[in-house]
Amino acid sequence: MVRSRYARLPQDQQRTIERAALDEFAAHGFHDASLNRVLEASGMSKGSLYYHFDGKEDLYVHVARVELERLFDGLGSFPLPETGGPDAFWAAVEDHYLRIVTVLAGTPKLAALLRGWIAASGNPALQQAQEELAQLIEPWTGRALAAGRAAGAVRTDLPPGLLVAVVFGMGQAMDTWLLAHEPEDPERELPGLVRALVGMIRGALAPPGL
Amino acid sequence: MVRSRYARLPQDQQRTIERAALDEFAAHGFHDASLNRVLEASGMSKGSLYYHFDGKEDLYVHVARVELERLFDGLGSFPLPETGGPDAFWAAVEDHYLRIVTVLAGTPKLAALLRGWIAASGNPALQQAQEELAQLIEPWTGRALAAGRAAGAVRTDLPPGLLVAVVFGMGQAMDTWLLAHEPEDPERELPGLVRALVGMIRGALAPPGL
DNA sequence: ACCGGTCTAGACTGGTGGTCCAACCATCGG
DNA sequence: CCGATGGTTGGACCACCAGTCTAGACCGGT
Repeated sequence: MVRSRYARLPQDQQRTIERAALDEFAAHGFHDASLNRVLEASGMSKGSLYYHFDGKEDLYVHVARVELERLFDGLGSFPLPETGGPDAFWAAVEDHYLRIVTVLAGTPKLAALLRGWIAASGNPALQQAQEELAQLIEPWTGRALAAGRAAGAVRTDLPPGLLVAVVFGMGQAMDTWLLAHEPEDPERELPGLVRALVGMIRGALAPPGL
Repeated sequence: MVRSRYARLPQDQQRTIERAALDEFAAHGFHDASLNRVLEASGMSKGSLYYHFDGKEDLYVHVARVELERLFDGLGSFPLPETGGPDAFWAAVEDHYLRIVTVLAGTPKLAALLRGWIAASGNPALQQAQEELAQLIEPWTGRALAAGRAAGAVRTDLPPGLLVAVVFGMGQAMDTWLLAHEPEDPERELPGLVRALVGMIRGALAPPGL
């Protein structure tokens, strides 16, 4: 992580390299992405890249961070009601989920990057990168979980980390499945699907015995 | 797939290469595994390897298949009651899950291989391999799902493929989480954890409105 | 004895991520 | 105005990768 150096680069050069890296990572995933192709596409030299970044992993984390921040800036906030009971809470979750899915459907490159990120979990070489990115959204997940518990919508008998991990696993599976079975008429079918998916998450997170 | 040639190899040579490949794949995952290291460890030459296998992917699938068959042979069958209602069904699932987790805890290399396999899902280069391996356990998942539905324990409003995918996603997340938070006293804590995890799966798969 | 198919060894190819260092150039002290 | 300094760049170079290719060892059948 050589941010201080990188920040000194002219902004247009930053954007050039970020765009090239995003294209490459989105098209080929982390492992099959080629730094040489990124260099060719961006006009940067190898020496410069390794002067500004620690390596492939660092570049990947940087691009993912920038794009994630851009995404969340564009989406605004995700208020979750702590009162009104579980139904109100899950309705809000459904709302946000649908909003995110819709935006991602319109920015396929970011979607591919995120998919690649999630798919790479478990790769020991990327573990540190995973953790760094996870910390980016940790505050949000933490707040969502707390709100859900305050609303009586989320079980309190299991550690939060486990719940977050399971929900991410479900989300990844649903995302992959959605991608493999692209509906013919997304605008009509998507809300129903999202409702079903959130329903499954609700079932998994609901306090037992309810 | 050059099985006929491979089958003609002396069994001890088969075991040698399989053991070396298992070690390598378990230690480094598919992508970071090195065929050269496998060759060095097994004493096989590159020409031989490429005579008997189509390539890295083929070797991986072969090893995974052999190990999976060994695992299921050792575990016997997984009977699931179709009568007795949801409670009986989920109790049986919990039983089987605990049995598998226990066995996997004792065979870390196989566990690592499976983890790598699951983590690699979504990698286009491995898609064919994924499908081949998925077909190996497809009959079992299909039977389990049908039994669950017959017992009234599993929702029928969503396509089976989606349910299987989501359960696999949850399983993977739980497995990863378990690995990262290894309990001090597995024998005592594991049953409770498995109960909670199966409970979450049950919540996700339960027919809505129940 | 020789011939044809089966199998093996390992050099070789084109690619990868990462390292290294000479040279460039902007800034600053004198 | 000049020279020194140190951040920055280009690109040759390295070790290693998966996969290809060919020369020849081996062996059973004729």
